[in-house]
Amino acid sequence: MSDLARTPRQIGTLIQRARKKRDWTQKQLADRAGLRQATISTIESGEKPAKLDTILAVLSALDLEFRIGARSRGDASDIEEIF
Amino acid sequence: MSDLARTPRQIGTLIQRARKKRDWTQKQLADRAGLRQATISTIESGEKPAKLDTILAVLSALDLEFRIGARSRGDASDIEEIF
DNA sequence: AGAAAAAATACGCCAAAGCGCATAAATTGT
DNA sequence: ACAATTTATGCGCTTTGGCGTATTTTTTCT
Repeated sequence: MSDLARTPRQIGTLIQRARKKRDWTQKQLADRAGLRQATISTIESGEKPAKLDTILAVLSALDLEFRIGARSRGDASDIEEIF
Repeated sequence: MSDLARTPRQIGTLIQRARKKRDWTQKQLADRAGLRQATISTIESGEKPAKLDTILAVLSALDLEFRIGARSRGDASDIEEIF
């Protein structure tokens, strides 16, 4: 399963959920990702649009990754050849 | 199906593939995404790490989207509960 | 080969992301 | 309620992504 992330806010929420699932503080995640606690805070809020590199660092620290697929309404994954 | 995108370079390549599949020029994609042709160029090369917003705009223009999931070696999608 | 279209680069400029450092506000736990 | 931990903000500074404008360089098509 993978959750879609179309907006910075959605991405922030998913990151926060994953972090809490691991019982990590923002500081712990920040250290692992080479960022500041404050940066994690803004990312999770999704208000200040982050840099791609920063998000990738966070995802990596959480053992997560981006996937790119066709837009699907709802949560389906009925996709064919796009690339 | 969805392709994983762990690095700016991978993301750039996927975007380029999707664009070519539609027979769009960088200029056409740029216009649809509200960006410059030059910006698309750098994104596809993956050299200059882009901003998250910019990537999201491009994906949207291509009717693509990000999905976040557990890291999987290879191309499998055998994922469970992470969030 | 030559022309035309597309893609890669260049340069100065501006906006803003993330930093260090620090503090206020909110949560959690006893 | 109180202390301790965690999270949200603040401020000045540095770095850099994307813009406008424009020019190469590369690819595509007669």
